[in-house]
Formats: sequence, structure tokens, C-alpha cells
Amino acid sequence: MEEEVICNDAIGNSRVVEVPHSSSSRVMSFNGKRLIMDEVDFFAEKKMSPVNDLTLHQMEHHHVDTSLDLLTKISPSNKLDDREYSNARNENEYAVVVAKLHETNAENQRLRELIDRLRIDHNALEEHIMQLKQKQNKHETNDEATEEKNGMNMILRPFLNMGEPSQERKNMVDLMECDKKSTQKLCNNGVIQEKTEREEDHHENSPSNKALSNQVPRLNSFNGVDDQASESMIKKARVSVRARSEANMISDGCQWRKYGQKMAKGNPCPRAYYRCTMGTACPVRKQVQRCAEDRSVLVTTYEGQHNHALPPTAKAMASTTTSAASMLLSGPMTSVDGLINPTILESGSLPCSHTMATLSASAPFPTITLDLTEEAINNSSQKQLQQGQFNLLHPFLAQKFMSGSNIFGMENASFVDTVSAATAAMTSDPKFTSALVAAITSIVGSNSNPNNNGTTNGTSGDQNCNKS
DNA sequence: CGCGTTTGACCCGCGC
DNA sequence: GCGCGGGTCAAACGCG
Repeated sequence: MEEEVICNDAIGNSRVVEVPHSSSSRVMSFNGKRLIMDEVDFFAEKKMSPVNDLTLHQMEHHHVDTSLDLLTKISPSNKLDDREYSNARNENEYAVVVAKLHETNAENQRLRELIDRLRIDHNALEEHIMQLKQKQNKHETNDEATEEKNGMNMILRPFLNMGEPSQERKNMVDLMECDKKSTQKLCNNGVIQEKTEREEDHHENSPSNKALSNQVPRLNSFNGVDDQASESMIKKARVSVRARSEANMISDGCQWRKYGQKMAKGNPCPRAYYRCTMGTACPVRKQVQRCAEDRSVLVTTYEGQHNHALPPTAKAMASTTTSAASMLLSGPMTSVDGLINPTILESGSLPCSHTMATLSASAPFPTITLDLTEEAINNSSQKQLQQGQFNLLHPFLAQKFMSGSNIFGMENASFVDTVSAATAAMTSDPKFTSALVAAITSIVGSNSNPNNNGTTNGTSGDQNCNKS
């Protein structure tokens, strides 16, 4: 279905063009205008501006709200009254609308590019999964004895049942061993290590429960084996945020009381311990420490969930950390493939030193690190793609984070927006968790690739300081 | 005086 | 069993 419209081209010449119409055309909103995207795309592509009353009328015929969710948010259409319509035809306003059209189209193009990149990632992952399955058929060896020897059999059993290739299983054992070692480095860099929960969870104080919470169930609980331990895991999941900041603490909207400071081994910068004071007995704590290798990088690690209402400025970070934590914990459990060991990302032998979001299940609690430094963003959106690695968050977050070279140098509101964007990215996409799982799968495969030198790593320890 | 910070002591888990 | 290191406590201290 097409419609003839009089347009001005780039140099001002008018001519008649046929504009395609579709009942299924996407509708976007911009500055209070409802835009039919097929038309917008068409005019932008032709570098033309419609001057036909009918088209203009169509474009002005709807009322919408302004929203960043251009692709998804469609507001109800309401006809303008005569006065508004008359005003809308004002020449100056029309010029603005046309300019906005082009701007919107440019944004649309960027979004499409992101979608294309996602699609490429997805295809690469599918291909990799196929390769893994082929490997599985070729190499059916008996590694259980080795795993027993290493005390990993219980931990790996859920993966074994899922048809993990035996070579991959062996890699996991190796990786988990490496993970233990890397934990030490991790701690030097401000990412929280194990702690005892004597004052918080009484039920964890029994020896059996301690064992559950601190050791095996870490991974078993991901498969729903131990609900109690899983609950504990949720409480203990940690979200580490790395960002450049000259300040001693990033502003996240919450009130914190410092209750301790320690020198961590291997890091000349002290680690500060804070407790949330916005609510009575709020369990949320955070640790702040500068990166040993790059002291301009501040590592803030959050633990727990607030048990009280939060001001808007605090909700962004809180929901981000909560989403990240729940995503971290739910990922392997909800995975279709179900073969993910979150520990692996923490392994020192993984070739993923430049991810924006990295996982760690280092003993005893899993940690997800959101790396908001420019290096991480640049590297994750470029280098890893070149290497065929899947970047966990780049399509969603990089776009937002890249808007400021130093997000913590931005105004608070801007930071909150940024974190909100991250939150939205995590929570709004139902496939995000599976994407995360797929990403980890991809990295497991990359690790087994002899082309990877295996000397770099994810978030662990000093390596957590992403150096480009 | 109240509140937040500092800092040494203490507890606990882990590795050797 | 011992030492090490992370995490927490609580008294002392400082500041407004």
C-alpha cells in the first residue's frame, strides 16, 4: 500500500514520491509526536522532507509521550483539536519536527545496528553450541575418577547430567581450581571474599548449614537441589561496581555508616566497610576499595537487599544491584542448556579480561562485576567481538555508559539515569538471563580453544583492573 | 552532646 | 594446631 506525497529533497526541490504504508508499521514517539516509522525511515533514506498536507496531517494526528523506549512504548492516539493542529502547522515547528524525524531515524539506525550485532552474537553462540555437541559425541572419556580425586564430583554432577562434554568437564575442574587460587587476587582488589554470617542468619550458624552455605550448595543450589542454600545464596550474591572516581565513595543515594577499615593484602589502598543506615537493621553492606593497579578506579561491592523504602535516587542503584544479583543467581538455573558454572568466569585462565559485566562464584559467594570504566566498555564492545567472544552487556549498557567518559563525574541525576538504564536492560529483557548463560557457555568454549592464550582473566583480583 | 569515623582487638574459616 | 587474612565489633576520638 503506497501513498503519493510531495516532498522537498536535500536541496529544496519538490517532487512527488510514493510512500509505503503498512498496517503493521512500528510507531514511535518523539517530543510529543507519534511517528510512523516506515514513513520516517523512508523520508530519511530519501533525504527528503514531506510537505504534503496529508502526510503532515498524519504525522500530527496523534498525541504521544516522549520516551526513550522508542521501540516499545506506544501511547494511545488522541486527535488534536483544531487549534493545536493549526499551531502544529506553523512553519517553524514543522522544521523542528522534520529535524526530529531525522534525529529519530538516526537513533533508530543505531538501535538496529545493536540488534544486528546481537543477532550476530546469537548466531555465533548457536554455532558454538553445535560445536560443543559435536565434541561431546567424539570424546566420551571417563573423567569422573579425576573429579572424585579433586573433590569436585558433587559440584559437577549437575553439569554431568546435562550432557557436558567430558573435555569440557575436565576444563571446569581445572577452572574451578584456578578459581580458588584467583580468589586471593580477587580480594586484593576490593571484591568481597568469604565472610561469616554469625550475626545475621542464625540458621546458618549450625555446622551443617555453614557447610551448605559455604561450600557445595553454591553450585548445587543453582539447580534447585537445596532451596535453603539457594535462599542463602540470594542473600549473599554480590554485585561489584567498578568505576573511575576521584571521590572516596560513589553517590548511590543511600546513607552509609562506616563500621570498619582494613588493609587488604596486596593492595596498598585500604578497604572500607559500610552499612546502610537508612532502615533499622538493614542488612545491606558495601565495601569500597581502590583498585591496586589503577587507583583512579573505585570498586564498590554491594551485598544484600534493602529492607526499607528507598528514595528515588537510591532506587536506581539498588534495583541494579538486585537485578544483577538475581540474574547472577537465576541464570544457570533457568538456562535452557543448564550447563553453566558461574565460577568459570572468575577463573584466571579465562580470556575475558575486558568484559563490562563479569561473573564470579569465587568462594563462597557469587559476584557479578559491572565494569563501568571506559576501557571495559571499549574493549567489550570491540575487542571481544573481534575475537568472537560474547559480551554480556554491551548492546544495552555500552550505549548508555558511553554517553559519558566518566559517569561518576556526571551529575547525580545523570548517573541515576545511567544506572536506571542498566537496570532496565537487565530487568526488561526476559531473555537476558539466557543470554548471560549463553555468554558463559561461549567463554567456556573459548577457553578450550588453543588459540586463546589463557593468560588473561575476568574479574579476579588485580586483573580486575582492566588495562587496555 | 550526638553522630560519624578511626582503629585495635577479636572471631572465624581456610590452608599448610 | 597454627598462622594468615577477611570481616566485624566497640571503645576512643573528632567534629559540628
